[in-house]
This record gives sequence, structure tokens and C-alpha cells, in this order.
Amino acid sequence: MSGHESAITRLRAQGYRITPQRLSVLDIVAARTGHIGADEVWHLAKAQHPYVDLATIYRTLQLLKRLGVVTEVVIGNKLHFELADQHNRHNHMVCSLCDAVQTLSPDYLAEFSHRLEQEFGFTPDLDNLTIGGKCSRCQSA
Amino acid sequence: MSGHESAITRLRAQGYRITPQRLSVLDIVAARTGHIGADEVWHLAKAQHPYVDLATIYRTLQLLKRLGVVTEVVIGNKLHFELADQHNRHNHMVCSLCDAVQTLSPDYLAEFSHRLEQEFGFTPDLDNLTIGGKCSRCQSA
DNA sequence: TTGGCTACCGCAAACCGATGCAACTACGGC
DNA sequence: GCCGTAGTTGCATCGGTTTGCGGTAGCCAA
Repeated sequence: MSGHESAITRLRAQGYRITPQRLSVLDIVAARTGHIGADEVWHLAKAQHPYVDLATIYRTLQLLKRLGVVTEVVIGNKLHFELADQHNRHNHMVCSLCDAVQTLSPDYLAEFSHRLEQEFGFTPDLDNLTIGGKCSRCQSA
Repeated sequence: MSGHESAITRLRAQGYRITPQRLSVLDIVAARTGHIGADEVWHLAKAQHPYVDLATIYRTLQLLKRLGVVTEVVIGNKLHFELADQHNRHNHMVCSLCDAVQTLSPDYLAEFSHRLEQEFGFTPDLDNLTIGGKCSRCQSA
């Protein structure tokens, strides 16, 4: 298996334990190209471990987020997650009407972010920033 | 009286009804300079209408948000609201560690927003955009 | 003023995500 | 390979927000 080897190393390095449940969650998120809802992770995880609890899924996802392994995307009012690929960073634009998601290069936010840091000492969490609004399609309706 | 006369007119114009509960919520949000939590609106509203339900508060706040009368600020994991003052627009920067809130002139986002519209036809909802991150104080810890 | 239509309210229950706790287990040390 | 312990899990529960439903009341027309 591919990309999340380093994540496992990082977990272990920081004193976190490698458990079957965590490996499951990692596998599932990594297998998906694009974001996946917490409940969907749960369903897929149960196929491998019938007794995993949804709470464990949430805790694991929050842990992986804290470690920068996954990023969080708020769609509608549900949390989705996706593998944080350093070589393909991006933000998300979510349409508040149809929940469509477009990705956005972080370049668009670079200068903005820089100014916040310079002028306010505030470090925005761009990796988990989702921008709400109306997509072009819904605009015309 | 002052700022929310126009809001009442707007409600009526769009076929929404003017109810005591809605007037209460409007008064309460307008009286506060700065944001106020949904639960606090509820407490204050109960002083005037002992039987208002929290669900009504939420529905009313969502309605007012949709009409652009109030804006939403996500602090920690609670919803806050404040009167949308056209002459004093601003965004919020919320520290994910200490929940401190700083306001930010929309000028900082103007160019960014413009580019999204130009290049993607995506209209960001800047009025309800909250930026998460770490404040300068928490940074040094 | 009265009557009727329908938006709105209160209530209750559902929902998503977070948390406290006791039992369990991964893993470093012997 | 076995043990001890501290990190993790499953379960139950909770807090904040949303939704479905039947009764209520705001608003318009006559």
C-alpha cells in the first residue's frame, strides 16, 4: 500500500498506537480520491471490523486531522474528510444550494493568508478552510 | 425605531408574517453590539415570551440570515449571530484554541472574492465567512 | 368585523458530533 | 515470551441544532 505509510510512522513516532480501527480508517480515506463523509467511513469500516463504533471513527478522524494526515471539508452541515496530499493541496468551494464542491488552488489564498499573519499575527488554518457560496449553475436560477 | 425597521418591512414584503417571537429576536440581536449565541437569544426572549421554544429561535435566526438581516459566526462549535450592518461590514477570525474573536475588514477579502467570481463564476458568501486559525497569543504557547 | 387560508409555533423526537467511563489491548521493558 | 501500563475502544449519554407534525394565529379579502 501506498501513501499512508508515512502517516503510520508519524502516529507511532508521536506515541500513538497503531490499532486495526485506525488502519481501517486510514485505508478507507486513502482509497477514496476525494472527500468522504464520516458516516460512510463508518459503514465501510464495519465491513472489516463489525464492532467499530461511530465514536471511534470520529475520534480517529479528529486525530488524523490534528496530525495533518487528513483535512476536513464542511459540506451542508456534515463533516467530510480527505487525505492531505502535500503535493496536491487545495481548498474547497461548496455551493450552499446544491452542495456541489469545487477545488481551489491554495495560491488564491496565499497573499491573503500572508497579510493576516503580518498584520495581526493570526495564522489561518487554510488546510481546513471551506468557502461557502453559490456556484455558477445555481447563480442562474 | 432604529436599525431593524427595514428588516420588518422586508419580511412583510416577502410574504413572511410579523410575529411577536420574530420581533423579540430582532430586538435582542439589534440591542447587542457584537455577536450573541443562540442560547442567549433564547434566554432573553423568554423574559418577554415565557413559552418561546428554542426551535423557534433557531428557525427565526436562520430566516433572518437568509434575508441578510443577520450574519452567522461560528465560534467553537456554537452558532452566534449579529446584526448585518451594511455600513460596518466585517469578517471574523476565530482562534481554534481560545475561541477569541477578532474582526477583519472585508477589504482583505475583496480581491480574493473578485477572482473567484471572475475565474469560476463562484460567488462566495463573505458575509458569513469565518476564518479559523491561531491567534498571536496562543501562537506563542 | 368576520372568516378563511396558510405560515408559523410549540412540542417532541431525530440527528450529528463530542465526551466520560470502565474494559481492553498495543507495545516497550524485563 | 510474558507483564505492566497507559493509550484506545465500545457503550451510553449529552449538548447543540434541525425537522416533522398538529394546533394556532397573522394577515388579507369581503
